[in-house]
Amino acid sequence: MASPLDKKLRSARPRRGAPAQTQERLIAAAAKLFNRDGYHGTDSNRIAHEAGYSTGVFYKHFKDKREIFLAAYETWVASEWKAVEAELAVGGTPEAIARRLVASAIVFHTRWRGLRVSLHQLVFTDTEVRRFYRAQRRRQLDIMAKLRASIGRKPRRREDDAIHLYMTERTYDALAHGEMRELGLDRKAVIEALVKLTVEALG
Amino acid sequence: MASPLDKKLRSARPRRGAPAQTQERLIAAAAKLFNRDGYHGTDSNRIAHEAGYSTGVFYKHFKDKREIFLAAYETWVASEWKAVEAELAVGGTPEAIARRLVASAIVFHTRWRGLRVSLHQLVFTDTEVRRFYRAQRRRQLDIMAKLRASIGRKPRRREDDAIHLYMTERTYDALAHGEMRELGLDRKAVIEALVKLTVEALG
Amino acid sequence: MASPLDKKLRSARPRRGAPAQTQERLIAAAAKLFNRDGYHGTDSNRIAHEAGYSTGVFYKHFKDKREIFLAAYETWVASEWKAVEAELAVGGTPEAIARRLVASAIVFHTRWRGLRVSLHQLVFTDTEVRRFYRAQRRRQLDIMAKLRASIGRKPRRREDDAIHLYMTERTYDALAHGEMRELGLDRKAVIEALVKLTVEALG
Amino acid sequence: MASPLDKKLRSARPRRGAPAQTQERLIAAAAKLFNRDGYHGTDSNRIAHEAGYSTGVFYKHFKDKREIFLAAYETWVASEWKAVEAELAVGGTPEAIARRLVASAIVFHTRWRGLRVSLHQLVFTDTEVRRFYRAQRRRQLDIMAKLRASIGRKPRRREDDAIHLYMTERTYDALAHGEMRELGLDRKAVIEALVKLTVEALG
DNA sequence: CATGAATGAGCCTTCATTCAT
DNA sequence: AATGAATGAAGGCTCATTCAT
Repeated sequence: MASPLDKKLRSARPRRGAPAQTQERLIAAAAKLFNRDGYHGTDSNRIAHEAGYSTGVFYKHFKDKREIFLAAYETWVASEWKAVEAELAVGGTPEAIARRLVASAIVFHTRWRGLRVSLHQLVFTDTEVRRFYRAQRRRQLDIMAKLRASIGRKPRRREDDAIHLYMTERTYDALAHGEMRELGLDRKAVIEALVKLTVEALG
Repeated sequence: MASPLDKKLRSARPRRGAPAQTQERLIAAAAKLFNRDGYHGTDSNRIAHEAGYSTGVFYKHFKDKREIFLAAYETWVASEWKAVEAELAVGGTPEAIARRLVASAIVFHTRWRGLRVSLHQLVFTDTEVRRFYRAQRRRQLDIMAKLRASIGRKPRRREDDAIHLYMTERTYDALAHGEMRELGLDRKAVIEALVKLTVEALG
Repeated sequence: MASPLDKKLRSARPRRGAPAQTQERLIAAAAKLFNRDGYHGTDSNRIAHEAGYSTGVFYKHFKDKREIFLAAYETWVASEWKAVEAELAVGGTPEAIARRLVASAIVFHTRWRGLRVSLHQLVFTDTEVRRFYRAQRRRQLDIMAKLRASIGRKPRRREDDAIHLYMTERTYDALAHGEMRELGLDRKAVIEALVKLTVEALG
Repeated sequence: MASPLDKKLRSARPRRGAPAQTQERLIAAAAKLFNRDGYHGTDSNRIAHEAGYSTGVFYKHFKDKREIFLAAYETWVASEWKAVEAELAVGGTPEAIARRLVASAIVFHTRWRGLRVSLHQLVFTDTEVRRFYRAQRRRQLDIMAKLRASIGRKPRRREDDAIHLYMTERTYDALAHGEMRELGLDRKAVIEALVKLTVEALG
């Protein structure tokens, strides 16, 4: 599965490229490392080198480590919502849609499980990240309402959407981190529960 | 709300105490600091000083930061399960029990929200912590099955208990971190959803 | 080969013994540990425990780590000279005496090679140890002159005795540290050279 | 006497220099401090500052203290052998050569007496240093054989060269540490003994 | 725009030494 | 005389960040 976040990672690295491209590469490298080693397990020098640059570029493009983390987070969220919209666009029975949405969500949570963990740590620790995160959440709820409208469902309380997100999120994470396997439990049963919740959420 | 983890925190600091008491104080201080500042925002010297000791004691009692983190985590988990058992012992209608369990869970998740965040970070980063965490989860599922049996309910699939835990956990965390307030949503609705899920889980 | 320095090490350890005995045990433990792990690789708490006591006794009997080092050194030097006198007392041809002296010296240098290394480090670093060491050296030269007189040899320059000590010392150390083996050289040849030097020194 | 080890020590401290130069300065500073205060009396921060840098540089160039010690040792050994070769190149009667070699050795042993002491401590304590040291010794014996051949002497047993090194080494150290003076002995006599041994070693 | 050497605060950890019991 | 908990200075090492080139 190719991800917009790292597809350019191993491409050629012309020095003196467009700033936007440099920035993009740095974000991709940061996302990869944060996701693999955690926020505190990654250092800014390594990010630059992973992106094919030297130490210094980093601070030419980002104020600090937090800023690139937020950028990586943003990229990831954007790609996730694009995927959701794509799945909805395909159409089908509510169950078929739900099944595809669940499958897609599992992929995303698995791919970015490390980044998600760091995110939650920072949301707690860092005011700025928290603000950013809350804004994303608000946007997420907005999009959910809009999407439901766009596929002709009746509206429901914002609280219910929030509850849906909370109830499914930890479950996706558990799947992403292989908890079912480690606990000797059946993934299928959990996935079915997620599908059921998603069908309900679609209205 | 008094917690076994910090009740002794502000007591006198005898120059010479029983090792067990010193250890207990260190764990309480560590729990407090990890919970407030996060694992990476806390250092061993500070833990010792918060507990009323000087730098050196720390390493007389714990191999490293991880070890005291696990100790703090263990204490917290134990106190949480004691609370659950206490609520169940009170009895009442399933809904009454569920309501009390939810209330209690909210208290715990709120009190230890910082520790929980650090825990998830470490579960991802640190093999040893992961092992410990998985073991706790297994134990949690065992206890759930046993508790349900003890109050005369019919057994259900371990997967269903796991799903229940996943679905509620993130929701409790959201409440604990004040997400509802920050998103302008109604806590009540969420709590009702949790009660409903808990009644179902009780069988 | 039993050594006066550690013969009591594993004996019973009655608490509340005579101070002299406690001190002796501490010195024996210190000698053992310094010899094995070096001065900087040994800590005072460990010395006490190795001797069968608790942390605190150490500073009841010795002002500091250096003091116990000097005590251990002194014990060792004394035992060495006793051995030299014993070998001389046996008598025989100059060569026979020399051969026994060399054999004995090799044993001592091997047994206390670690202590010797630490000694030289401290002689350089620590004024007090240097003073002590120089005094021992002076005494050593005195004894050599006296011994030669006692077995009826003609006197020689103090310088010549010093030269003898310097020339042989490093060679004994090399044997003690297994340098010959590690360099693939023949120990025998070196030992013969030492015997020859010693015969000359005996006059 | 100028030494390759510290000739740049007090030069300007450019904020930005070639890594090789920085490394060289660090090694020179380390050599100076190890030599003056001993291995355990020197710390990495101080080395960096002595070299005109801040704390962090140290670990950009060396894995740990041992690594820079070995580097300092290596530099010193190299400079010593260069001096030996230079003295041999001058030529003259065996005695003249020997006299110059002895003089040169005294200078080196005096200059690096502290480093030598630390070396012997570490050879005992640290496997890695021991390996390095033994390799140097082997190389030393090789060079001796080669040098003797180059000046047209007949070969002799490797053991004899080793014995020569052992017998003279401690004597040079004694001179370097001022033992003769402290013991009230005549340096001249000792130096003559060294010259005599060296003439023999030259064959 | 990019480089990468340099900075220095700060965390982790050890250990000689003290002192209340 | 002995105990062992506690002290705290200090050293090893990392890493976010800066800046001269």
